[in-house]
Amino acid sequence: MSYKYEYARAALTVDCVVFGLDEEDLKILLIQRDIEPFEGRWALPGGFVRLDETLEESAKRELEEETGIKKVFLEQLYTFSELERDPRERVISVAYYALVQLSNHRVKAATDARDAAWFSVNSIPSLAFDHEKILSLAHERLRGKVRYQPLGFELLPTKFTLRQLQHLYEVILDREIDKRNFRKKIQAMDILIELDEFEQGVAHRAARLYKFDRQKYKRMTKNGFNFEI
Amino acid sequence: MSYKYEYARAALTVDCVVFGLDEEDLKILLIQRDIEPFEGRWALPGGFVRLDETLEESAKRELEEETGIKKVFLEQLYTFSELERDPRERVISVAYYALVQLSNHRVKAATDARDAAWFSVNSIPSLAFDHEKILSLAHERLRGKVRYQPLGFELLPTKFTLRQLQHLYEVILDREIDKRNFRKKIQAMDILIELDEFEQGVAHRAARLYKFDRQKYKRMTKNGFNFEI
DNA sequence: CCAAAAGTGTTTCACGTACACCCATGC
DNA sequence: GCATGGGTGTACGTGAAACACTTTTGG
Repeated sequence: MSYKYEYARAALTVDCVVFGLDEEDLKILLIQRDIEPFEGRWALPGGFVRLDETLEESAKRELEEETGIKKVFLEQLYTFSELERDPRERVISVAYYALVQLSNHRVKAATDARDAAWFSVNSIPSLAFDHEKILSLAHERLRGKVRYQPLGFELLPTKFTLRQLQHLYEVILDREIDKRNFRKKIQAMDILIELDEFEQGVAHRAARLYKFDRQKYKRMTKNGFNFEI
Repeated sequence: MSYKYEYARAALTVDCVVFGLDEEDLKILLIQRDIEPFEGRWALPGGFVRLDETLEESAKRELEEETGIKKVFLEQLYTFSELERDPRERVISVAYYALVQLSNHRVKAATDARDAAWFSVNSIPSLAFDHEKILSLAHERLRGKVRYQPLGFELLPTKFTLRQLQHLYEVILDREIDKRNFRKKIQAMDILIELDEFEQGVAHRAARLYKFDRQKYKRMTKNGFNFEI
């Protein structure tokens, strides 16, 4: 079976830059390609778009097929269209970036992939296609956006300490933040729910746990509130 | 002649949201379609992407073909992929937004268009396809970005008065700005070149003209300067 | 009792904001 | 000389930034 068109058409793919955070640093998820081109090379998870799905659906499907990840924060990044970005033929790729709670995602390799693994954004191997360019745009977007939108919470467990939150911003923005000023600022925003729970099993005073109050944030946004770190 | 593929492929288009500014308000450029579907309806300029051009090249070409506009600030906005957005078949569209100096652009209609005209963003007619959605995202993006990047200058003549610049922000951000504070802020940024020229033919004291110092802005940006209105 | 991180207050300074008046020009 | 917008200075308050110590807990 084949499909005929009057004019030549580019192939269309999606690629996903998946960010996760652990105690040390910001990580991204790569798969090792099991097919040509770039067989054996690390690459962003992604694949061809089907005609019966939107781009976002396609990105979610590929992510689940190749890495087992479901239900994540996903947002469109940019569409890449350089003529020679794929050696096979003209391929245009719509990139997405995703934010996941790394601890929930022991990754498993699957379709078209030998392996899947988390890499620190500071030590990325050589990637297939123009994926390094895509990754660096995604990283830039994350850095820019995390200051003005509450994206950070997507990278943390539902319940987190203020230290974890601060650490998140320090890692993503790559600068130190004054502890007291950070706490004052975030608490003044009044978008966190203070829980009566504390972290467990630490060799020092246990820190209080908080939750992000998404409902309240939405209400406040409607009334002109602007999140900013 | 025809082209065959193993899998079905979506058609790919670009659409352009072109912004211009005049004394009254923010305007966008629309064309009246001369072919089906939506014949006679107003729509964003745009068209099918060819295999030998990038998306940006495609957007520039369509813009020139349909409206005569060349050399503009152009930036990718978003890629739209709803299944039913085009009644003919599956069409995915990459939207761009452009900023032009309206006074330089007496528009002319051309290819595939009966007519081309500027409309105030506050009174847009019913549009073809999902173009209203695209337009409203573009408008939102412009509002958001104009505060953090020196996009506004793209909408003004090379030489402009501080009043024109202030008016630009008032129109785009849809709020009044205090004259003295605005002038202090913009002059403190030190990114304008004060000219020894003044506006002509006004029935009151003539205002000094300024130019945006793009070179200096780039240098300052490298050193950590952040534009913000 | 020691180590390690939690948690808290105050001062300082810069900047945003609000506000009123004089100046230059064309008609 | 009057109408119109150009152009400037200052006082006040808020919020960012810098900084040090006490508290709690586990080992």
